[in-house]
Amino acid sequence: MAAEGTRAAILDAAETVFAEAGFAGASMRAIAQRAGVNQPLIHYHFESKDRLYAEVINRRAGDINGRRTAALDALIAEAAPKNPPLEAVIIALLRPTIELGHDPERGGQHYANLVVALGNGTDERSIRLTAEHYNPIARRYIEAIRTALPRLSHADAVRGYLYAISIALPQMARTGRAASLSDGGTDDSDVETILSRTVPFICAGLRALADTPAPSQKEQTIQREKEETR
Amino acid sequence: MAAEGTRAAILDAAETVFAEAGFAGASMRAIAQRAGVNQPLIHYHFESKDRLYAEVINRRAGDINGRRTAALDALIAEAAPKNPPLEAVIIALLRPTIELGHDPERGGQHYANLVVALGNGTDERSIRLTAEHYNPIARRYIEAIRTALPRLSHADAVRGYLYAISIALPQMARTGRAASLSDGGTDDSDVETILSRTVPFICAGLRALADTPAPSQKEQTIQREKEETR
DNA sequence: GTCTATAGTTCGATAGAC
DNA sequence: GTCTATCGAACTATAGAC
Repeated sequence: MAAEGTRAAILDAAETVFAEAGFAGASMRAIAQRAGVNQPLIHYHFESKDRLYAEVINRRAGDINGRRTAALDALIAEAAPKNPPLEAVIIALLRPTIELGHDPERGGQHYANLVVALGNGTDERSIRLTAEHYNPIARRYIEAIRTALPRLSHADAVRGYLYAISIALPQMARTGRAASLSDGGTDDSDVETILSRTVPFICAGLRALADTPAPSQKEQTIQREKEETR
Repeated sequence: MAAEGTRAAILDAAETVFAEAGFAGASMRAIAQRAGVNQPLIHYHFESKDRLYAEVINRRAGDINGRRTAALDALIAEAAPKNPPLEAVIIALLRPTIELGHDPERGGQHYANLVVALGNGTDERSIRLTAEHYNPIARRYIEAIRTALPRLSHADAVRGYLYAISIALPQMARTGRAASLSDGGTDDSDVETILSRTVPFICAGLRALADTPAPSQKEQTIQREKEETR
């Protein structure tokens, strides 16, 4: 539960209900009931449904990004004066998110669904919150990927970053699809198993991008102009 | 618009509104207004909001899966008596979906958001519709991947399939994130560019999975038992 | 801080005329 | 098949007692 007060209890309940039903499908009544409080109390603490949602995102994003930043900083310090290897960068990127989704103590099991919906949503709220909470750390990791794999173009580093989180996040959102498609043979449910499969996949994919020529002349031109005006 | 009648007009409108607002956030009134009809007419044609949603999914899934099946059949016939190469299998898997998302004539631009939410949703409706419409074709492609790359375990083929669609689908859902993170330098908007980046990434990732030992002894055991009782 | 009561709106769905 | 009118339920948010 990790409820250290009414406010935290409401945030926990809201996270679960938002994850299960989406923003529009979640009702303040359902959140209040799950939190064990009355509905108007949520408005007292968080003002509106919109602000409550933003605060749910903010709490977890702050946690995850703190860990991501610390992991990358530690990696750079550890490898100095050389650069951290690609595998270590990808692990530092993914581990905090995957661990949050699999640690019952921290109660973030439901955040996965939220953040997947957030990252893929085309509504104004999703795009704004994603950019606000995840773009700064994304830029740092895109640079780290490029430092570890200098042959990669900037455009491909952006793609690779997006591919990496596209692979990792849905695995936190437990849909049971892997178990369904493998008739129960595969249902990756521990952090190390997930990392042991996703990290080699992603790193090999990134190296393949670096080895495969850029797709269009137009992008190469844009790419070159960006680099020249740096 | 591709509206060949009221029914199709309602389906088109519903697809857009569901994609923009989610199931719960979409109102029958908003769908009716976009379709240019009155709200009760939707109930006349589709009975309930639930059935309308299912029909929206069914229409596009039928289209995509027909193309995926035809592409795989053609590939197998073309390569016979040998097996189709891995790259060709992945292209056959991804092209129908990506083309649907980028062909204005077919009006499927909004289906991407829907199907991403569907595949990652943990609510009962999402899981049921995903399994119903996409598991059969998924099993065929998982087998095709394994035929093209026999060193791959069945569990890793399932993972690889899920990774592949996890990478490809979000690119149809135009969130503008790639453009945002690359300051406008990258905004993959044509089918060939997307395929030229995702296919090498995915195929290299799959080959890396095949070359990297299975993660846990437990899974290897489960895996072996499954194969023996085949 | 937490509660009861409720205002004001919007929803899915139906009845019934044409 | 398509419309107008409307029911009953559920929603967000606020007022105000304690």
